[in-house]
Amino acid sequence: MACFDEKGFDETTTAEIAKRAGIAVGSVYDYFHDKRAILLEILRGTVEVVADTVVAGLDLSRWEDDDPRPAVRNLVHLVFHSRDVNPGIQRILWERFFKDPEFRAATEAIEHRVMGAIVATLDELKARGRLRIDDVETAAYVIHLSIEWVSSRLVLGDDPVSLDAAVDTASDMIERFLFPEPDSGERR
Amino acid sequence: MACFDEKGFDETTTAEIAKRAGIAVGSVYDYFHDKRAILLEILRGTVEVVADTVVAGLDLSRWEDDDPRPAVRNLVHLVFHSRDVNPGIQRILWERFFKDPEFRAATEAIEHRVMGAIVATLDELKARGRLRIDDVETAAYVIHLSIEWVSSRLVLGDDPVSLDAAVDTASDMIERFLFPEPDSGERR
Amino acid sequence: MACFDEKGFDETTTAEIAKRAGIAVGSVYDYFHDKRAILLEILRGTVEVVADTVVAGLDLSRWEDDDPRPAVRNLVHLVFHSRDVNPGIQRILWERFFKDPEFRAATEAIEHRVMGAIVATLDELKARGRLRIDDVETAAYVIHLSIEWVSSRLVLGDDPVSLDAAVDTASDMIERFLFPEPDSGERR
Amino acid sequence: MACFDEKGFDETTTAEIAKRAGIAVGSVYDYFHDKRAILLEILRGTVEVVADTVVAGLDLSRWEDDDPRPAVRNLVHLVFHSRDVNPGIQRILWERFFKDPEFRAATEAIEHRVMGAIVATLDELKARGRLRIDDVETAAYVIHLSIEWVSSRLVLGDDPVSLDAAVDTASDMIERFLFPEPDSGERR
DNA sequence: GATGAATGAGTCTTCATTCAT
DNA sequence: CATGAATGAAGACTCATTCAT
Repeated sequence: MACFDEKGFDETTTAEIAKRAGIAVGSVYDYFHDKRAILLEILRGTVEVVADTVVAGLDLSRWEDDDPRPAVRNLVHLVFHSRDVNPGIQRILWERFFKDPEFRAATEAIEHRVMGAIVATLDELKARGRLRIDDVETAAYVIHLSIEWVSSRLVLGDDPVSLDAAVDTASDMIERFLFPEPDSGERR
Repeated sequence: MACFDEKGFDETTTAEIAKRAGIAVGSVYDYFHDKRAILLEILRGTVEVVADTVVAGLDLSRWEDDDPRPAVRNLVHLVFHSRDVNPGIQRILWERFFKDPEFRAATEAIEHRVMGAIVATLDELKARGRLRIDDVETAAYVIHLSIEWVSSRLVLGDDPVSLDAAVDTASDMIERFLFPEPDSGERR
Repeated sequence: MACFDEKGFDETTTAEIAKRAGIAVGSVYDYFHDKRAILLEILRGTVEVVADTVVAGLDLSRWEDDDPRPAVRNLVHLVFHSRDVNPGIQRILWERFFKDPEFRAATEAIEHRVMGAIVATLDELKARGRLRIDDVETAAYVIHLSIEWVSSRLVLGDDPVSLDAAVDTASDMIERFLFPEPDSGERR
Repeated sequence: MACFDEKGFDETTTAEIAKRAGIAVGSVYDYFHDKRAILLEILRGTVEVVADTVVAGLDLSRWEDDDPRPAVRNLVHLVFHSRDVNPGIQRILWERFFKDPEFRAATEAIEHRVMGAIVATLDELKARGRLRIDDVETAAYVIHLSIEWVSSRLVLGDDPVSLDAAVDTASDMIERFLFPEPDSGERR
């Protein structure tokens, strides 16, 4: 993981991996069928961490009943910061995403888990009459991808935007999208 | 461009490029310093098309004064569909984006142009008191990236979400984020 | 043997052999010094079967005294069909024959046994005045190799020649070579 | 060819071939798609030489009309000695023959040419009433393989049989097989 | 005696780039 | 200005064999 994280996939040789692991090249192939298989395994683990974070954060019981807004804000905050671990691996994630179907499948499997959790939460909120949207599925998709990409760009790139400002802005966007306006009092 | 579009960057050899161009391999190097330079040039052109589309669409004079919402919707629609050209090239875009700084710089230069245009438009709308947001810069950033990624995923990936539904949903999200609620009448 | 027979020597790994044998790789090396040693042992056994068949068939006491021709025909038939067992192993035989001296020695040892038996039979027939040839040694050599190769090719290759026709033809050839013409009556 | 001839196919590395050819490894791949392709090309050439020899020797116009025996003897002699060129290559021939179908196909194509020539000659001789056999096709097959194998063994192996004796014996066998006995005079 | 994880030398093949013609 | 043959470094992967447990 360290190798890939630091240098990227194509730039890491199997020899380096073995050396860093303190084993022989052949032994690498005792544990993984392929160089690609190593990446796939790592990826699953890495993305899963992010996914777990989000799914846990979506637990409605932890949301204050009268105002879901702080929870949303908190969740966005969480996602943004969860991206900090192994940024190099996430870099590889996007590098391979559209290129390698098997790889995309692995990533999407986890994304689906996250989006499923989002949908469940939205459904529940909707049942409580707290939502102003209809197409919950697509909403979850758009929200998920937006957060995913903004946070990725901030962590992996060098865009001159502060993380906090982005969290605030993204949270605002999602809140206004999902929830009816409070009777009075404009935000911000 | 056809080579890269169809097979990807690493998967295309300079020999193929030369053959398809009807010239000799050596001649490729008369026009470009590098295989990478070819990509860079192509990318500038490709992304520019998308950028031009957006910038043109942001021309306020073409917006109806009393309700900016249809314009937003139209713009989102435009962006989503503009992604259809040379999808393979855009695939390479994301493949190299976090990997190659020079490459990212080229892409970001254009993104900045787009975001600048968004900011200008938002500033103007704000001056007219039509906006409910304060941090126009960050808003432009978040909106831009959201649309960018959702449309990329839909065009390049195989997510089971209809393009139209995504356009609708994304538009709703942006509108509610930017503009004060109309006095009455729920959307959708 | 099954491994080698089905896949060939180079194509079979020691790991496969061990697995198929239900033992550990290391244990293979307890019984054989080498991968090559396994092959050598198998080969000795396999070729021996063919050799035994021929040697038994050459037992003069089983030949009708007045006409050796049916016996020859029968013997050729036998050899041709004896090649059917473990064709993969025989394939390896020819694959290694000219390549590996130790291996060739093992094979030739058996061939010598067969050729010795042929020579003995011919000597006996000659003593009885039934043979028209002088150089019995070379005759045995040429006959043996001819039958060996024709039958190998038919069994291991895909030559469009019927086995029965080949047996007939080869038998005719050998008979006319060895035995004086019957006073009258042409064969075939 | 020198590399393969001296060391064998598997034992020769592409690096060695390149070095011996005085070019770079990559250049080898400019001329041949594969290591195997090199062998295939060489093989075709080598076997073709032998084939040409035989086909030329089978030209009936060069046969004395009244007695075909000397011609046969001469031909066998020719084949046996034609095997002397690049014995290493012929060694590889048998090593790959049953193993590599594409390879076998190439070899058999040439064998068919030879056997075709043999059949033509036999047909002609038969028309002239000089032959005692009926199944010309199978006869050609058996004769061809016999000579092929005996000569290969003598040249490539270390069998303790003199080449001249083998030529004599093989010639006798073929003659007696093909031609009616001369009225009087026993051979040898 | 059996095990099977570990070894690491060895090979083929690719391809961006150059430069003599 | 174009050509395209030549380059050769680089890298993924295999597998017979060993030996500590």
